Amino acid sequence: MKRVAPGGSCSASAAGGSNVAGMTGHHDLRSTEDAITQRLGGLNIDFEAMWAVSNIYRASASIRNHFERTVLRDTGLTWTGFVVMWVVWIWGESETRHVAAEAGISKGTLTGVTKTLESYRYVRRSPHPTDRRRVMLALTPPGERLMRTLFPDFNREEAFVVKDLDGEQRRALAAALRTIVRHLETS
Amino acid sequence: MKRVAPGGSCSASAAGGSNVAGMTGHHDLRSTEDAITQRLGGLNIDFEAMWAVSNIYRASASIRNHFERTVLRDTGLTWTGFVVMWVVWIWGESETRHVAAEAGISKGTLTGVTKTLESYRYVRRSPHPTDRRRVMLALTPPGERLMRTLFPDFNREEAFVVKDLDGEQRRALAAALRTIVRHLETS
DNA sequence: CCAATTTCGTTAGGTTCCATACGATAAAGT
DNA sequence: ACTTTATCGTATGGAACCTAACGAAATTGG
Repeated sequence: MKRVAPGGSCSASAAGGSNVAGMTGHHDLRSTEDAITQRLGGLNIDFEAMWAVSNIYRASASIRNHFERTVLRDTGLTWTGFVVMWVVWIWGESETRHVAAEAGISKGTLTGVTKTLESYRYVRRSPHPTDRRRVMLALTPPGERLMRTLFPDFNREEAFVVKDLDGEQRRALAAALRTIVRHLETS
Repeated sequence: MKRVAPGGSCSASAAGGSNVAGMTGHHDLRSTEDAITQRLGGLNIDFEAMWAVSNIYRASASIRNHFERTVLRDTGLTWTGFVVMWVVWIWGESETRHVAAEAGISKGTLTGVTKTLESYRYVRRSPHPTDRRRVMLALTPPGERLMRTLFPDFNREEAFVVKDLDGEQRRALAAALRTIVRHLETS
């Protein structure tokens, strides 16, 4: 996403016509999956696995896109910037490698993202009390304030995303995904 | 992902220690979610929605990372490059805007990715038969050959990803995700 | 017809993100 | 002590990725 100075208005240009995730042009999910099934007819393919996995990725892209276009627009935060702040918010002051791992980004990436968030005065770096190689990350009061106001909006959008699923489906979805993550983490 | 010339060996350095998605350091999913629940105790939060949505993103990152480290390593393809080739493989020669939409990237990004894939001789550009503004994308014979050998490996890893889920869970997972994507696509 | 509008893909500019390669610090081995 | 060896976070270079602006081509409407 394009970056904007924190507090910047970013203003209009809302409905610009760009082709991004989720906007599958003239094809819907159904016809797409039909085309794939057709094309792969000859091969010995585990279709159930494919639909499950590919839809995780597709849903993820749609969701990230939705959030960038709703709650994150006009805040001056990118998705990753928000996730990093979220991690520091939840866990409190933390070592950078912990934050990188929780946020799902490399430590190199975190250096850059932190630099940006620091320039916005949302995050601050501190030396580790005993190990002088390490660096601690914490929210500044403005950063804290931002998360307190931003997160409820964020959660409202999360509820919107799963609006068409009932409680049982939501729990099953989360459980299935946890199983996958756990499996991949333990290689 | 770092790029390598097509056919380049990229060789070893396998188990390099970088902190990326899914490697949550010393915390597992359970304790992470517990910490979040604790921290958010006071607020009025839809936790079920949050677990469902956040785990989609987490699983997606883990999966992408897993594929980049297994089948895509040593192929010289990035995740996005593979997805673009996959789309062209499934649909056959296609207009760029269709490919961008199916791949979930902007048309501007596609221009760059196509340039890379073209330099590898995996993809070729052709003029549209009637509309001279448009450009068609197709796989070259080497590109076709690559997909034929690469995709079965890819599907094997997809099966690995959902190994711990039974057939019913896989179908339910895919169905729930389709519901979400459909909901977000129709705004 | 021919101007105005729309719709293409590409380009330009900037941020994010990764892998790799450091330089610095800490820990372990001798 | 004092070399190794491991582990920090950061710097670098390049691909991916977006938005916005653009030029060319197609479409529309007097």
